[in-house]
Amino acid sequence: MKRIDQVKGTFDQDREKARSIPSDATVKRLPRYYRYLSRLLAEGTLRISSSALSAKMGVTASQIRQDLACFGDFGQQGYGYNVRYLHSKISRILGLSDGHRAVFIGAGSIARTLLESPVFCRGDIRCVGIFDRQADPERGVLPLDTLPESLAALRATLAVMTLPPRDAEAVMPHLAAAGIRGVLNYSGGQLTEREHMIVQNVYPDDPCLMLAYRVGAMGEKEE
Amino acid sequence: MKRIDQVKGTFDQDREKARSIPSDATVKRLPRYYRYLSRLLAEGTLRISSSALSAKMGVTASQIRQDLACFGDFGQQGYGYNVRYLHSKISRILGLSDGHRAVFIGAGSIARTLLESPVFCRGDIRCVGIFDRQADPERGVLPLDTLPESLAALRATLAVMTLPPRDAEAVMPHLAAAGIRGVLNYSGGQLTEREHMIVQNVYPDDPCLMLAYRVGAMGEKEE
DNA sequence: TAGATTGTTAATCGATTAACAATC
DNA sequence: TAGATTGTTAATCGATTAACAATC
Repeated sequence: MKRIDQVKGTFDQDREKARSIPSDATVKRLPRYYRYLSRLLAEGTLRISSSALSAKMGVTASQIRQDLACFGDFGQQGYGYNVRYLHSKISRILGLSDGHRAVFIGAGSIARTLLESPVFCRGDIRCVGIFDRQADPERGVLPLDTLPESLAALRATLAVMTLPPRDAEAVMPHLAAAGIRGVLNYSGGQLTEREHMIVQNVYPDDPCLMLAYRVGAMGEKEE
Repeated sequence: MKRIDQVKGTFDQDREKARSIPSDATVKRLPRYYRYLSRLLAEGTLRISSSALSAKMGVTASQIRQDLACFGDFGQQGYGYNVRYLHSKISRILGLSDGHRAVFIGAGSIARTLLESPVFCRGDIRCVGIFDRQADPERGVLPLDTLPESLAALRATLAVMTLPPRDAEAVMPHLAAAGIRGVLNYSGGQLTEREHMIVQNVYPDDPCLMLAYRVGAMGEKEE
């Protein structure tokens, strides 16, 4: 028969430390941490304290520590954070170690731009297929009609949707059927949500509009 | 000599109603309102109540009313909001009636994508010049060297920066000198801030990283 | 007029900051 | 050991929601 302290020991090992679930605000900051950590890594910085990082990023050290603490104890008292270790941890947290495979639906300029962006260039996420109404064998763009039959074999987990709203909506059932777990929606329209599938809407216009607003608001304040 | 009530009358007329200054959270929602209003306008909807809009947008009616009330009394009790009127008001608030002129620094795929996006297609903001290290007369791309001399004549208020960080930083003084008020920064690097000039950083990667995170987080919850 | 819906104030909720004991 | 810096709890701040009088 097991002794009490043995049982307790086993229990403590199995149970993860109770952490506060990351708020949406925290999640939105994760890509930002990832970017800064990547930069520090590239610069060869070996360690960094929350206050040093805070100065670089323009956020409070408190916030950094609290954000990170949602996911684990990545730092060390009196030392700070090991850059390489923290970077790898955040990479995992973001799911970049899950080997995501993305299929591009639409081969226009948005698709091309995203393919040139760090996530895809670095291979954090891999593009495994590009489909478009207008096929283009030279550039590896497959005809959209063949999507239903060829999608399953690609074993994609994500889709990047850059077709116009109507076409986008029509393709969704095929994505769902092929087990796509997340759709990055640049269509500009609303895609009907499905269980087990996350739709992340993107509006590339928004930053531009916000800038126009802020420029106008600045002018008012000064005059 | 003026009578007291005359003085008071003048006073009331001059003074604008005290409104709460829009929070950053409110400002971030403005492009979203603009989008939905544009859609309603296109659909020919003449009026909409905050609760009807709330149902479409998936936010609370309270929030809509409070957001809009920061900028003016655009609605009417018992009626709701006139779609055309509200749309035009939000357009003004966003500064789209200020006739912004944008110069593009860098003519790569990000620039092309943005030029195809609604803000520029609709002419909410006008592109008045494109510069790149690699000139391309056919596509209207001017050599970057000529920027200093030709910028002033373009009377641009905004700049869209898509050069890599180092080049971007080098161009900034010329933008400042030409009186550019806002820079949309896609360079991925930090641009040194200047007075009278707003820098809006954009990281096209971020939504993709957040999607990867959310897909992973969803998986954990279910298993 | 009666019904509907706003603008606004008060109550709730959540996120950020400050502080500090734990500890490397 | 002494100094530094974390993880975490408590205090503050801001944003969202609910409620309602004003009014079209």
